[in-house]
Amino acid sequence: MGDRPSIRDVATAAKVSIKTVSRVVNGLDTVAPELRDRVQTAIVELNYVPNTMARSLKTGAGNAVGVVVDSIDDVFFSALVSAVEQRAISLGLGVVVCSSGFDPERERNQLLRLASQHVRGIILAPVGEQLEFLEPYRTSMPVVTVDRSLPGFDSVTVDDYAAARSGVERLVASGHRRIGLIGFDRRIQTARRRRAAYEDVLVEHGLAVDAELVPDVPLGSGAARAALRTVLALPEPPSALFLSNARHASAVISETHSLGRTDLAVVSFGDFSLADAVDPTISCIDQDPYSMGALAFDRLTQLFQNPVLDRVDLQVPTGFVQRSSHLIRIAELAAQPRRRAGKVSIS
Amino acid sequence: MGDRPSIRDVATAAKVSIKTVSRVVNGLDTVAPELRDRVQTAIVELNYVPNTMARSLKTGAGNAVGVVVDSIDDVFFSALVSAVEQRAISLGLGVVVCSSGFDPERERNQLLRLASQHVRGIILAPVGEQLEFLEPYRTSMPVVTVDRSLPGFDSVTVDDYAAARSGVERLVASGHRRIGLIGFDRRIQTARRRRAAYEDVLVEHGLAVDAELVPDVPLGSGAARAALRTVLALPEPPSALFLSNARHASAVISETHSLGRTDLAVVSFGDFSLADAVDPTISCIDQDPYSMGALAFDRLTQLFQNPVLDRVDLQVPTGFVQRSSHLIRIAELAAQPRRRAGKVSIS
DNA sequence: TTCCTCTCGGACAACGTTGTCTCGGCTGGT
DNA sequence: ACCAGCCGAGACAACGTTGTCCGAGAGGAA
Repeated sequence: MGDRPSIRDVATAAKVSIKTVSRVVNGLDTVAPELRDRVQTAIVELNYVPNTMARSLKTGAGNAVGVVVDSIDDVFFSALVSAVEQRAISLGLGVVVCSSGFDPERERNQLLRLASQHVRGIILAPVGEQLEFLEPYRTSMPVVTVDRSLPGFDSVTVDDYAAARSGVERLVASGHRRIGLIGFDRRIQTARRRRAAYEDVLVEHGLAVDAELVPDVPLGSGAARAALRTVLALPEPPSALFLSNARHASAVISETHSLGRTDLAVVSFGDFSLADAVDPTISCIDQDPYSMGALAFDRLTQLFQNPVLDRVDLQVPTGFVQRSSHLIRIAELAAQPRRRAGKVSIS
Repeated sequence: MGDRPSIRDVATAAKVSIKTVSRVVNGLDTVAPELRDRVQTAIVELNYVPNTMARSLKTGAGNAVGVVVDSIDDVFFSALVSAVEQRAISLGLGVVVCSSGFDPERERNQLLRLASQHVRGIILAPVGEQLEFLEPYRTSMPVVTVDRSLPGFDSVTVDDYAAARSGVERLVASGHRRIGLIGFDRRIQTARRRRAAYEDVLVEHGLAVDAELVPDVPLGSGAARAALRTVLALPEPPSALFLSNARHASAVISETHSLGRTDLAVVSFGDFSLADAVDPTISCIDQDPYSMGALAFDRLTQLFQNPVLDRVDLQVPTGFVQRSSHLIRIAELAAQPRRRAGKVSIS
């Protein structure tokens, strides 16, 4: 009753053999037209759908790919997952999404669960560093990392260092000497790279590197707003902000508005909606999550066909969305009472 | 080599019988402690993970739930999916996400694919109206709809009509007589309900209902910006906007800013990030996607245990986020040259 | 000693599907 | 009319797991 019809039921209904039904649904062999018709009418009549698990069990290959990201509820990753799903559906593959929640232990469990599901491959935004346990599965379940890379795995990333440099350099070019970095999380590789770029730019321009301007902001927590407030409450607060992660950008911008501090120069790593509508409009480094997801999936399909391909690091180019926030000059701070603003405004 | 170890390999490695391994991994039977230890060390040594497909094939029950939504890349649905995944992981269930792309045909394919995957149940934001083909699977694969309801299925929704009424009424209370509705798509049930609420409020207040103020905005298209422009270009343009879908809200607000039309009163159905940072801040009807996802999943688990429960419609309460945009009065339009603004400002 | 209980292993079968193999029957060419 | 060749159908095993059933021991109690 509640049980689904099996290939056997279809066979008896169509008065053919089980094998013939199999041939029809797979469309591989030549089957006599009249038998094919009988089978197909029986299929629609019984509402038969082939049991993927049995098929996968027999053939050894699953019919889904896994995606493990920090959080599904994240503009960057939801766009990436969406791109993966678009691609996957055209190959008839399902997409199993899992969130790691920045927890290496949870990430490990999710990956093992995907392995037990026999997914064809995995797209992973890695959190943990110890993923050797995936080795035994590498050939039957290739892994491509996104956003972050991991030794020994194919990856799709952006050039964090170069992009972050260009963002910070624009702030320096607008005359800022104290630049806050909001969004640093030592656990995250990209956060470390972006911080390194930030510091390198500062020292290259003879500016002081002050750890107080780089508060810890654990990803996935709501700490960005508080981090902004503590940075602004410093004896020597920054006149500019580099938002190193788009996930915090909305919260930080919202907080600057509620504090009335729209005089801060800002560059965000990652575009976000309404960045062009707030005042001032926020200049952003643009990384395209759709391209990254699509590229990662394509690489995965290549690995399906040949699991022993050499490891490849694919980099997606970034852009810079010119808006107004990075052009705010330090001179405009003169109106601010809390801070002497006699610094020279460099052109 | 690349092949995964099977329960058989574990048994030989631990020098026990297959059955004992099965007993250990399922933790059901009493096994002698030393044997259990042998088995567990063999498991970690071989990196064994039980083959879920074989297990599901044998037991008949899958180990994943399916989620079918309009689009994954959507703040509302990505939050909902996230809530579902949070809940699912605690039960050891995977989440297979699929997007319907507003296409009934594609929705049907996705649902059939989920059926062939033997998912335990499905959470669905329905697009099509013809889902009778799911009937044969109802007992083995329960379905709960979210956001929209469908005859014969359990659902988790909000009271669209009442919430939309309260939003439009606030605009009327601020003195507006011509109110645009951006976000109508006749294919979507909620869009129709919200439009009905809008029209009812207008007639109850003796205001004209003008279809020109309700442009068609197909969901999933980028038509919202153009719709706003055409509405504003009418001979008698609106002085207020009711955004009936949060998916368009960001685009519409962005467009009002680029047009310099921040004088429009606005209420949005659905909150969105930076609604509190743009000027004016945008008042929103708040529907909580996390609650909806969690509730839908909980209902699904009830149906797992008892598939023949009576159908239930669960409604999640909505709130109203008081910001400033709904308080903009028509009198303030006096400065606008394109429109005589001599109308009385009703308190 | 005998009997009962308890733990573990071995032997099947089965879930639904597909690959392999074989055989029957048909077609076409001679 | 006969045979070669071929095409399609059916029988069977197997994928990895679990459930059932039974038997072999071991240990304790009567």
